[in-house]
Amino acid sequence: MDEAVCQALFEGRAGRAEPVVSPGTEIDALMHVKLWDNPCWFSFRLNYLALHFNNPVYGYIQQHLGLLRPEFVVLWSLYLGGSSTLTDVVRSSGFPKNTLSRAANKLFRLGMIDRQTNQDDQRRITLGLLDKGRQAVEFAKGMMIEHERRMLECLSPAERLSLSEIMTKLVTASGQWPQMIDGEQPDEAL
Amino acid sequence: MDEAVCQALFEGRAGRAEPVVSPGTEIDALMHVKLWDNPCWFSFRLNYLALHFNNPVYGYIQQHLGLLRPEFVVLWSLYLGGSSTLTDVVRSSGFPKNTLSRAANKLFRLGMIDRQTNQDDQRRITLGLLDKGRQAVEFAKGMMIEHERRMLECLSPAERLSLSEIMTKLVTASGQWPQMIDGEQPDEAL
DNA sequence: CCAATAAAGTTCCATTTGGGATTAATATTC
DNA sequence: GAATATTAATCCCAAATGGAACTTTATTGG
Repeated sequence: MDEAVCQALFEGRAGRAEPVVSPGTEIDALMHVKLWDNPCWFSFRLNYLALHFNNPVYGYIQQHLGLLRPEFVVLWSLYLGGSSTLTDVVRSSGFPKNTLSRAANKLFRLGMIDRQTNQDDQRRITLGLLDKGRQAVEFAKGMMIEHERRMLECLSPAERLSLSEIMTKLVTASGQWPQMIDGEQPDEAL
Repeated sequence: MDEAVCQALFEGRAGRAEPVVSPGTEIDALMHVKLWDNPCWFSFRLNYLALHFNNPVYGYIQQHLGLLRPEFVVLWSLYLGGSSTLTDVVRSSGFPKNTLSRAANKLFRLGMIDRQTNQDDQRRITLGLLDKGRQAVEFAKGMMIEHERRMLECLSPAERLSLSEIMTKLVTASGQWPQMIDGEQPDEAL
C-alpha cells in the first residue's frame, strides 16, 4: 500500500497514471485531463458515471412511457417503499418538493397513483401505486437492471463487492456532510 | 469471498444487511429501502452521492460568483485543460451544446473568457480563460476540494485507493456502454 | 469543380424547473 | 385557549433548459 498515493487521493490528486485505454474508448485531451488530472477526481467520476446511467435510462423512459424523471422517481419510490407521503419521496430523492408535487399530480391524472388523505393528520396525503403505475415501473425495471449490469460487468466480483461496501460507507456517512457551505445560511440559522 | 453476495451484487440485489447507522444519520423508511433494497443499488448511490456534492458546491458557486452550473463547468474545463473549443467542453461534460454555448457567451460578456476564431478552421472558436475567470475558479477550487475531502474522510486510505481504481475501471469501460437503449435510434441508425 | 454531406456554434421556442409565497392543518407556547 | 410556530402540499412566476432548426464553414465524392 503506497502511502503517497493514498495521501494524494485524499488531498484530491488522482495520483496515478491513466490506465491502458480499452478498445472503443476514444478519449480526447480534455476528457483525459478531467479524468486523470482533476483535483476533484471523485466528484467528476461520480457525475460522469451517473450521467451514463441517467441519460439512456431516463431517455428510454420518456420515449416509451412519456414520463419525466421526477415522475418516474415518484413511481419508483412507491414501488420500492410502498405507499408513502410526498415528503418521504422528497427526502429520499433530493428533488425539490414542488417538482415532485407536480409529478404526483400528473401521475394521479394519468391514473398511475391514488391519493388518500390521512385521517389522523389531514395535511398528509398518502400516495399509492395503482396497477397502471406498477405496470409502468415493471416495464422499465428490466431495462434499468440490465443497464446497470452492463455498467458493472467490467468489474470482477470482488471489485463489485468492494464498491458496494465503500459506497455504503459513504452513503451512511453522508448525514454528517454539510448540506450547505458556510456563506449560505440554512433556514434555521437565520 | 462470498459467491452468493457477489452474484447478488451483479444481479442488482444489494445482498447485504444494512450497516450500523452512524450518529447524525437519521434514515427514514423509504430512504432505507432505496439504499438497501433497491435493484439498482449502484445507480441510486451514484446519484445520491453526486447530489451531495453538487447541491452544496454549485449552491455556493451560484451564491458567491453568480454563476450557474453550466457556466462554471466551462470555466473548470478551461482551467484544467487550457484553451479548448466548445465542442471539447461538450464532449467532456455531457451538457447539451446549446446550454454550453449560452454559458460561454455569458462568460465572454462577463470578461471571464476570450474567444479566438481558429485560422485554419473558421468554424472553430477557441475559448481561453482570462484572469477574471481564473480568479473565479480559484475562488471556488479550495471549497470544492475541501468538500470532496469531507466526503471521503469516512474511508480508510486503502478504501480510497480501491475506490479510485474501481471508478477508473468503470469510467474507462464507459465507451462500450450503450448511449441509448434500443427503441431510441441514435441519429446514424436512421 | 460543384453539389451533397458533415461539423461548429447559435438561435428559437416550448417545456421544465425550482425559489418563494400561499394555504391549510397540526403542534407548541404562553 | 388564543397566539405563534411548524409542517404538508400547492401555486405562481421568472429563469433555465434542451430539442430542433438554422447559419456558416469545411469536407467528401461524383
